Amino acid sequence: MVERTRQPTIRDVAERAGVSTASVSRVLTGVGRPRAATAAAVRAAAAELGYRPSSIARSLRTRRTETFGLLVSEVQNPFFPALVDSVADAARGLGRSVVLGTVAGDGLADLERMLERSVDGLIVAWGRLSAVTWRWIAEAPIPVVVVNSEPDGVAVPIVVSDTYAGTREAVEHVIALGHRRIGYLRGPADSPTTEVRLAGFVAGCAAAGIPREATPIADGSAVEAAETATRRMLVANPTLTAVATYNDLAAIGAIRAVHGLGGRVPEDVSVVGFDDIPAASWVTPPLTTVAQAKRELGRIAAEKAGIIKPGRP
Amino acid sequence: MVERTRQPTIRDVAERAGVSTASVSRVLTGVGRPRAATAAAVRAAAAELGYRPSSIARSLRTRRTETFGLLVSEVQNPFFPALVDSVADAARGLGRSVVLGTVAGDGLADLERMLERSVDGLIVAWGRLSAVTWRWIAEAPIPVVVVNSEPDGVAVPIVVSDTYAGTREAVEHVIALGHRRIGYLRGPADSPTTEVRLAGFVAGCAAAGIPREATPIADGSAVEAAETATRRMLVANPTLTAVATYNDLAAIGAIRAVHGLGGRVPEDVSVVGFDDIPAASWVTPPLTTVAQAKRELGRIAAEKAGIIKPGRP
DNA sequence: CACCCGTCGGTAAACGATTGCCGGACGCTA
DNA sequence: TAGCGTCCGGCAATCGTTTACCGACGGGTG
Repeated sequence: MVERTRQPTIRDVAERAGVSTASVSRVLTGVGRPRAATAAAVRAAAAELGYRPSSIARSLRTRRTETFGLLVSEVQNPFFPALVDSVADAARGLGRSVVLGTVAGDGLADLERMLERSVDGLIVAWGRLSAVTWRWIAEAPIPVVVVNSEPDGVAVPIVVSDTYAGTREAVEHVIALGHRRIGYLRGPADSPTTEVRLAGFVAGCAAAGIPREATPIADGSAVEAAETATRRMLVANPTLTAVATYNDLAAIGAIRAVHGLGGRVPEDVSVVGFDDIPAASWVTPPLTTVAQAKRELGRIAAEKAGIIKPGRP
Repeated sequence: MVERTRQPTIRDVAERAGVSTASVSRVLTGVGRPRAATAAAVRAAAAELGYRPSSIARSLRTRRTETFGLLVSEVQNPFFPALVDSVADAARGLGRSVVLGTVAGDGLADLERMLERSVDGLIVAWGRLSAVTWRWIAEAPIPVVVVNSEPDGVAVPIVVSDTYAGTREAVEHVIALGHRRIGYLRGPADSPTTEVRLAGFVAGCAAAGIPREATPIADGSAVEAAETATRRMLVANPTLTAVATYNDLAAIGAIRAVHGLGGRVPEDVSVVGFDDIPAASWVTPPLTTVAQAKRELGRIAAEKAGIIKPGRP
């Protein structure tokens, strides 16, 4: 093994190839029309030295990093792997890199960090954005795309799945199966789509002429909370034959509650979720759920964030 | 809103504070002992201008990026969210950033990309590393840590959970419950720990004096494949009372197989997994599993990769 | 033969920070 | 008052690229 104390620079390559650094740069970046002999010499020298251009220096000069940031709040949430994956894939497709960040508190510090890291664009995927955060995003000097959150009256590009239509579709599916007494598990109060999804549920029921009193609503989106809430709801409303939920995790909790009360799914109570996390197909019985197009979300967000504005190094 | 056509640089701050750029740098990075008045002036000017130092320029000069790369193969695998999360958290704790990459093919191109992005260290978390890849890693000019893979005869720092002991522990748990006829679902042939885990299973059975013919072994680690394999195994060996598996996904498949054959878990057949993915607690019945300390893995890897060698910009 | 034009490639100036070196100012002592 | 040490802070080089600008060269045309 060669002891390599210093990585070769463009100057080393230039010297070895007997040309100027400008030529090396031109050959390697494909700008201009170098003579075949020059190009060959440069390429050979670069290969022999194992030259790797410094993206740092390049970025300083070009004021572009070919990188964007992805800020997520809960990697543990089963919703995110697909998003992260699709964003990373899209990035690769665009020849860019992804800087991953997790969020603490209101996230402003993390946003600042990202900006300081000189990303070209930013994808933000966490709910619970505060007004201050929204304003920060609206005024950021780089393109910011928000995934799965609705803005707070400011002009910010967002990519969301249509949770209203999705939830409505889910409840209509249940109604089509003949159910007329359907409980709903509402999501967390601070999630931006909780009310939207609830509205989808209510609209679906109303369109089918189901009276409000036949559709009790309880709170619970985490597995445990959903289980407790469903148990209470079923005890208080023994005539319920179906439960729709804010998301798949809540649906899993609901199933556990039915089992806990000695009932069967779907014979005694149908459960329908929303999100389509992978685990949805592992539980017994497999969960009926309405898919969100996560890969699409990630791809679209990545492309939106990939639009290049004059940035900063 | 102020129209800001150009981000302020250290020169702008210096000018506004009436000092040199050197002083601004010293105040902001905390090097040296500036006079209180100078420090105050600099800070005020920086705040007024909304100055954000360019990490690019800084990195070019200091030859350090305070960033490390995380290369994963399957974000979709339930194992990874915890890893990603813990690495990101550890990074935040160390004041560093994480560049996330996904892997295609043998990953060499992705490794090169990372190197070019000038990360200070690299965490690699994917199985199926080829010999070439291992060699690349061993010779990399930055610290590389491999998570959950065993090296191919080259000297590379790795962080692994003790899958041998873990699997053995799992099977001993089942034996302690009184089972003497236990099937095992082996992992994929190209996973580096498949044989290690199998060895743990075999050793556990041998230590309890269980004959080899009472412990049939089949292949299957994905949910579907595991389900099929378990069904075959149970049909061929009707006296089996327990199934141990390579990982939790396989265990979920095994449970489905038992249900599919009209049996109950754990009354008719016990199933024990290994990995402790979140979904393990959502299935019915909750899966018995042996935890891998994923957060620890991520933290340790991050710290190892955080060791700074003379890098390159 | 003189002139012009196109092509290629070299020179050198950025990009925005950090930091070694050095000089000035100030305070203390003799 | 002179001499000396300390502490601050400015000057300018440096990190490794890209690229604007310009000169040299060669071939084609009048």
